[in-house]
Amino acid sequence: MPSQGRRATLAQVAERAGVSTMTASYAFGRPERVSAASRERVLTAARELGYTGPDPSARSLRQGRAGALGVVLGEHLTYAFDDPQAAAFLAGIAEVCAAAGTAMTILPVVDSAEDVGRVAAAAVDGLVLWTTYDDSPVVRAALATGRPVVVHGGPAVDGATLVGIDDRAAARAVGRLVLAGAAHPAVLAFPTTAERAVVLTTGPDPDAATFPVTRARLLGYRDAAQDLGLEWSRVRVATCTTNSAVEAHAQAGRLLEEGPVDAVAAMSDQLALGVLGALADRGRAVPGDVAVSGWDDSPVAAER
Amino acid sequence: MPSQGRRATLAQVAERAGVSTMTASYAFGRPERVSAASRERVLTAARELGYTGPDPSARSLRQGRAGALGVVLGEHLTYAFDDPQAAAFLAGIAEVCAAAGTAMTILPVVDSAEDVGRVAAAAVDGLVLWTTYDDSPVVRAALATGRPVVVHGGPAVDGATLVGIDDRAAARAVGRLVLAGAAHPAVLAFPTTAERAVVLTTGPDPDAATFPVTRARLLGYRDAAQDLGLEWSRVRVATCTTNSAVEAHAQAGRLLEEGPVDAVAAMSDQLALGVLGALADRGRAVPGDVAVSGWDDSPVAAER
DNA sequence: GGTCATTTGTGTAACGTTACACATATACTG
DNA sequence: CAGTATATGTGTAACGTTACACAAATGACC
Repeated sequence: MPSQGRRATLAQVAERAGVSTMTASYAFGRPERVSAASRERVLTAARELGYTGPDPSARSLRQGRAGALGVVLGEHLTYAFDDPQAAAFLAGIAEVCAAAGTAMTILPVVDSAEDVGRVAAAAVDGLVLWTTYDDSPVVRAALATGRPVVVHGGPAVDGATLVGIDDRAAARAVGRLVLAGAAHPAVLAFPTTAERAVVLTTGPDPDAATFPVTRARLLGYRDAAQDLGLEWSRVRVATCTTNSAVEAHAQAGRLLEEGPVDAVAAMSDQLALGVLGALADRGRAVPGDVAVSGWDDSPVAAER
Repeated sequence: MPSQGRRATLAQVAERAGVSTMTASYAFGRPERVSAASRERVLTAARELGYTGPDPSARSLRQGRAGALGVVLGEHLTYAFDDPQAAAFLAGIAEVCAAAGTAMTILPVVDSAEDVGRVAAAAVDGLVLWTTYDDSPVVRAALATGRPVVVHGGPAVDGATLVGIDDRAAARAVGRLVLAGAAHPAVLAFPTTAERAVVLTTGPDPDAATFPVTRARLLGYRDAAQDLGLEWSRVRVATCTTNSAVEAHAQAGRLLEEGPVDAVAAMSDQLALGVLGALADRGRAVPGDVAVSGWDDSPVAAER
């Protein structure tokens, strides 16, 4: 019968099997290194003692590998599962981890000093950070661990690999299509600052945005406006605090109430969905009355 | 400057700070245990050496705690992020973990023997399993680790805590409403077996379903049918392999093509959504022509 | 039968940390 | 000022495992 109380140790298994500890270790970690007979004896002894394999922490310490990839969603964690982009990102990582046989550790980290410390305290072999604002303390903490760091969407920092697309160029291309011929162009944007304040302004300075993704796309839209001979100062820009259709609906509503709009470039399909909702409320036709663009080619986009 | 190459060790930090290793350890792990002066010296030395805190694995080994909660989604992992129920479940766990300062480790585990081994190899303090079928090897592996195990939605097993609702009673209540007065009742169900075969049958034996959730809800619907004086053997049941509106749309289509239907009890809002889609394709009115019920009160349900 | 390669087993020494128990210094009590 | 409580520092001994190097046994080959 399996042991009651404390878990058995590898040494105990070895003793019961009548072999050395190392032989028992090999039986689990490198089965081909040991004869079939010994292996069988070890596994039998293990079963009898209720030993289910080497202790993960001890193994990690000795081997110097944690066997897990750390994922930091930052403030996004709160609503990551509501945000299709974040969810898709997680799903992608999960798939790769599954293939690699690696665990995926999600770190609950926002900005508090206490939280940031958790990045260093996590038993992981590397870190993936979801897009955050420039100079976020989380990025510094991640780099300080000395482990490999990948930042998705920015900010770009020395020592970390940046993955993502050329947001500026893409926004420029999209902007040229959707803003073409518009008399009253508008942008529905992600947050511009770490505080995620809701902003409703006109022709803002893209470089003032500290969220790299937002900044790059604003720059791209401005490029597009210039390409089209459109005054950037006449483009109205509203921000949402999260990538949510519900919130976008409300913000788009404000945008529509406070002035005429005949083209909206939204920074995500979720935001675009909100725009469509707000337009529908007012009986405006798309694309007849108002041109709308989204971003990610998500399933939602296909349906409209 | 931060050390190049290998990470510094606590002993090195202590030496540089001119204190014992234990004092350095306390400076990090229990700051109030050490004088402000020493603490400062230790932290300074650490900064100079690029030491970011105790090695997580070593700490785990010594303390006997991993500081992480393991989550096993099983085969669901592949599409967990597409399944609103699974996503909400993950979000809830994530929230609790964040509050508790615990990491959340997602284990890529399906049924292969290799995968199941990963449950034992994970550095976690406890395990949460997403609903799976009876007698799944993953459940056994989880229990064998000797760590606390919580199973969401079943199966119920000795040694593990089961969380979930009384699916049978709830299904009975819902079934009594939606199937009332139906001449051609139908059920759109989750998979019945581990193989997730697509089934289209009539009055199946609920107890033959090895997915506890499916079984309980089928039992509840059958109870409802009896309550209503409806022959269970006349209730048509179709299954979907995943909790997806797209697939439900197709399955509901089959259901509608192969015979008349005037009431559908779907096991989730996603499935119900598929039913609505299939009905819309055929110009059938809801609830005029066909009564439809979902399950989870998800946001999607509110919109319809 | 002797040489060499391969298979299999073992002892030792870490991996980096913290629990524990004890020693010393300092502060408080009456 | 003795007596006691509290604050602070330290040495030792694990925590459970595996890398490494070596030894012994086995097999292959001519």
